[in-house]
Amino acid sequence: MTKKTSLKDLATHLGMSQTTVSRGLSDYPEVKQATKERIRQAAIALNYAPSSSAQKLAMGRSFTIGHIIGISEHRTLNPFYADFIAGAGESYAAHGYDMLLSMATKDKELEAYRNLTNAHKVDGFILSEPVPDDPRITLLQELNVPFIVHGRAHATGEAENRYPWLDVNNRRGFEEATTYLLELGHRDIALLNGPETFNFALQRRRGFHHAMMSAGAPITPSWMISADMSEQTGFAIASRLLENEKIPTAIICSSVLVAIGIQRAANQLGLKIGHDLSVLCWDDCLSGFHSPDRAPQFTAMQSSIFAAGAQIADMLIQQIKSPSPQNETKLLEARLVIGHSTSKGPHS
Amino acid sequence: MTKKTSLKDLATHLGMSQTTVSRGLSDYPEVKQATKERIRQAAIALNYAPSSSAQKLAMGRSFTIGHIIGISEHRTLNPFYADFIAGAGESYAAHGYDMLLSMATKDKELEAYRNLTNAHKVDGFILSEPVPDDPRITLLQELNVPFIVHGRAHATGEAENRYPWLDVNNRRGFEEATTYLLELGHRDIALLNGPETFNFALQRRRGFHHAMMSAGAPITPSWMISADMSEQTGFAIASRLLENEKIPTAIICSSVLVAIGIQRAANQLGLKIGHDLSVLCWDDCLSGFHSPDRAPQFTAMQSSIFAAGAQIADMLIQQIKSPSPQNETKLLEARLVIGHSTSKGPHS
DNA sequence: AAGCTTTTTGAAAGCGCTTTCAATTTAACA
DNA sequence: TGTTAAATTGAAAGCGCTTTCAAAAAGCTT
Repeated sequence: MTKKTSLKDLATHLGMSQTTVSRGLSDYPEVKQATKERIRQAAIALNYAPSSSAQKLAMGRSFTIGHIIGISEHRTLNPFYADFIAGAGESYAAHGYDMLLSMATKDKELEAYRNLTNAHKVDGFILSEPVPDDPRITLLQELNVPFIVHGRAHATGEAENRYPWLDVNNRRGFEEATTYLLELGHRDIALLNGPETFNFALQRRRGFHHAMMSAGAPITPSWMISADMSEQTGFAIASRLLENEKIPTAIICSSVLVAIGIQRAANQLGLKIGHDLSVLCWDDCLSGFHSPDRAPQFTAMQSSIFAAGAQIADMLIQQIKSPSPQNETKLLEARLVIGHSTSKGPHS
Repeated sequence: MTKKTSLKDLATHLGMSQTTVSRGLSDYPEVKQATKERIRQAAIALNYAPSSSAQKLAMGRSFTIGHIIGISEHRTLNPFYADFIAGAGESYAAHGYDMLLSMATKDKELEAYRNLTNAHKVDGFILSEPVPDDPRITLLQELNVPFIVHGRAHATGEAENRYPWLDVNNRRGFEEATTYLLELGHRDIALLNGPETFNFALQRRRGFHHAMMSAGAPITPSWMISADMSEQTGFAIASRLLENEKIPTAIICSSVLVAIGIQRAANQLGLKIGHDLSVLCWDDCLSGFHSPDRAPQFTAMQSSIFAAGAQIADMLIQQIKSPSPQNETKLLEARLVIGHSTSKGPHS
């Protein structure tokens, strides 16, 4: 490797001062167009790239966003998080920011936030999977470092804007989904929800309830199920559900994976999805599962988690660049996309 | 946030020079024990943490390792990679290094390596999933930046040490597995291998073949299957396999997931694993799937991908600290762990 | 062409650390 | 106690950039 070209080298080569070159490269308005051009040419000719540590030091910012993954007994990175990170990463790249990924066991997690902040390694954080009264939020507020939370976990009665967040409107999403099925003429609707220890699942259940109540449709307790969001679970639960005497005419479920499981169970019992049984799922638009070219198999409330990652990254960068005392919050709406898995119900 | 404490602040507070304080904190031998102690005390009292950008600039190193994920049409982060990263992350943390994670679409990938290197953002890279004549390897060698490859993908006949790598001995692993089953008295063994477009799967097949040939056991072509490594696929293929007239007495498969699929298929057909049918799988010891407390269900060749991540990180840091002209390579051996899924075969 | 404003360029002072080299203190020995 | 070697501390020069403040160049106006 030939020795790294420095700004100074470039300046001497061009016969100008470092000042001008620096400004030229950063596209300052006060440098003449022609000079800028010369500078750019020379920069690529000499293969110049500014040293980021020098920039960071001079500007007092690190242009790096921290993501800390609390490793617990559970799996490390779930596919949702991977997609989310990918989305954020894209935004970072577009704005010239980097992503610092740090693993920390749960007991060292807070310390990790503190260290990264103190060492000026990052300009901000994105928090995932908040819990009520999350100690990370308290810490970050104390440290006075910018951050945005993905999702909400307010203690009941707590103000909505005690910290900045981005979330998807889970409640409204399932309300809309349920209403759609009701309008199709379904009344016997089962809910195969995600784990209701998580706030998002709780919200979805509320949406479901509200729509059912408003329509005066009956809620069958044994059809209200909360379980993890895998194909296997979907299969198992649907199998049990569909073997009974009385079965629902429609199921709303927590993910595409679960829907696929339901489909397998239905197939096995000779029921045809979108005909004998309607299935509507939440769809996080995970990159592995999407083929945007053909019409979607499942009718779904779509909300790209990748896009959420990108947006939250934008919010954070915005906040870093021009801090606002307000806690920005953003509520994304899921979009109803009609696929082949739903059809008219018996009450239409 | 109270203003950040700088080295200077700390020095004035202590009434010493920055030099001494700096050395004291870095545990230089030439500073007196007592002074070191005072410095440390003051450091925590004033909540001092060195600015990493300043350190980086002064030392000319970034203490950061780059991982670039080439996003393709496929899913972004698979669980293997997540575990691998987690392992590497742990090593980084232990050595005071950070991990810079960057997403790049396949067409921008090479450029991403170049940028991170030129901007001095990272001291080295870890490459995953190499392909024969990988352009990334060529580039990194040109750029003269340290890197280690996870896995091997030599063109045939190419020298083993054209670049530094760490890999697990897939060939030997499956050879040992096969031999174990043969010694148990099995001869009719099926191979449910991973996708043989990948080198690791190819190696495993070689190991299997070699063991079978050496023992004079027959290789049934229709039992040599290459497929992706999911529960579903395991289930599907095993179902088909076990419905036939003549079925194997043992199956070697590519992952725990596949083994679980096989188990489901066997159950459904009334076969008992570890009794009517022996199953031996490769086990990457993914964090989600392991409960170290109880005896493992499946007999397996174990090789923790998390540990591989940690080791490769160590190798790289070593290489960065004291570059050796040699290309270090490391071959990990998988470990046979006997579980409940295998038993004596008919020829014992 | 002088006097003014507006553009455009530079010199130099940091940013917060490490490290070389010199200075000072302490220990060791005669 | 004086000398010399060893241990310990400091002053100051960078690392490679940004940015303030001042200076030079160029444009206008009369």
